[in-house]
Amino acid sequence: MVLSASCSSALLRRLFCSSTPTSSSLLRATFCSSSSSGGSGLSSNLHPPPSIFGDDHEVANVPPLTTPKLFVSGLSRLTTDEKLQGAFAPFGRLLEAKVATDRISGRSKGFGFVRYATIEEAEKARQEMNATFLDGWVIFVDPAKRRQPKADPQPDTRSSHASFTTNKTVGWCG
DNA sequence: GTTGAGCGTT
Repeated sequence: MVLSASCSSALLRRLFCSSTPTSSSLLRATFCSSSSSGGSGLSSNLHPPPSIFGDDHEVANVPPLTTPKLFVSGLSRLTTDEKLQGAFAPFGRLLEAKVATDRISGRSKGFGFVRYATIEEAEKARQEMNATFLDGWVIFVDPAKRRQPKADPQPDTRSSHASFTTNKTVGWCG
């Protein structure tokens, strides 16, 4: 058994030099626990890292999913919807699994989306498929963020003061 | 024929 280092270049680069402020941060903290203390000399005040068993700060566990839709990144260019679906299939009932493909080039953009029936399944799949290998590449699963077509235009059921309707729809487009 | 940051279209 010889470990082929064919796909280790990009993988290692992603695992160690990954600047993704999402799931990869956990990996980076796992592997590289040495924070860059590039200050002037040693810091006089010994501030304990907030990664202690967490009393007040939010450093405990990952936040729960607020949407059954997951954003899978790190996909290989050769990975298609079928592959993504087949990878996330045994973790729950996939309502939809599709890889973002560019119309112009007609090929995968390198990321996809998976939607489960419930958030529990999505969360489980996320914990199980996050930072795992798929088609030779490490994929990262995170809750979808943008592009919510038609979810709830007016989900406010506040029957308190309907007179002053100051509905500030904080959109992503600023 | 591919090498990598990010959030898709019916």
